[in-house]
Amino acid sequence: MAGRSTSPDRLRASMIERLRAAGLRPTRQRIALASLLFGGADRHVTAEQAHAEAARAGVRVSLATVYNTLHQFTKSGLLRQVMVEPGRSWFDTNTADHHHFYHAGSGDLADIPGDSVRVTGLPRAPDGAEIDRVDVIIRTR
Amino acid sequence: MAGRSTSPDRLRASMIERLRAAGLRPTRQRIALASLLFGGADRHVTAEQAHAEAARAGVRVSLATVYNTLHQFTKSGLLRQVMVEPGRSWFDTNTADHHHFYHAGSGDLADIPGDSVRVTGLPRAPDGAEIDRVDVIIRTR
DNA sequence: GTACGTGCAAACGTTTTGCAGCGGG
DNA sequence: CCCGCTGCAAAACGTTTGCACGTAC
Repeated sequence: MAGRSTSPDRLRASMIERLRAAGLRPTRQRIALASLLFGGADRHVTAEQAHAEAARAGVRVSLATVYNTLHQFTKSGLLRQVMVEPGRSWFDTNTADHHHFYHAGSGDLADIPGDSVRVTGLPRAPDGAEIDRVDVIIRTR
Repeated sequence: MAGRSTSPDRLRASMIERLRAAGLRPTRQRIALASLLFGGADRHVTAEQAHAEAARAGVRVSLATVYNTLHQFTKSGLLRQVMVEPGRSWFDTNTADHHHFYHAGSGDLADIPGDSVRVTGLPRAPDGAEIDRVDVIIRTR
């Protein structure tokens, strides 16, 4: 799936460009993680998953670096962090305005297809704070 | 604030009753935590906060027991767990259908007043799962 | 009496940090 | 060539667990 539409070289080059555009040095580890995350369709990963996947792909990255990188990507707007369970963070490559399903039994996280969900009647934020973003989590069982 | 409208004895008695109704033995620790949580207006607490508050009130409870108790209260429907930040859970005494403001800077969690917020266009849950609840978090900065 | 609850300490898994040194410019 | 930034090991964080003792009923 990931990167099937382009050659490995083209993928790599586009990842380097994307990292540069985000103000991040294109290091070996970042390029590897970016390729893994942004090479194909949108996806949700935990740090642990990304780490395992990188290892499986033959890339040597420490777990701490995975965390650092995921947070840097988040700060740069390449990823979005989603909190649904205590003690574990998900990172979502879809940074557009959208919402999530969370299935408690399996621990699966899924995007809500389309932009059908609408949130209306939002009150003004308290004491001069401004609204950063609105998260909607639909929990299923 | 908490329990000002009733005498300490009446508060204690009503908490014992409430615990019994939830199928929980009214132990010293549970009564203390229930009084603290349900004695006044609705509130949000972390385990650490509840532990500190109990200690301040002169009640000896271990942190592990606070965790156990908060989870028991949650399972019994007396509390609701809210996930907004990685690595820390909030417990909300308001178990009615409502939503939250989260101020990233201060780490404060607040109820959205009234039932103004409306979520429409919810899709059907995937593969036969049924919707358990919908959480809306408005993140401010 | 006894089944259930509690408290402690140690373990758990996730996340953050201090600092040596690499590699992008 | 060199300084900022990176990456890792190690530690810290919130939370959970196993088990001896206490307590409600």
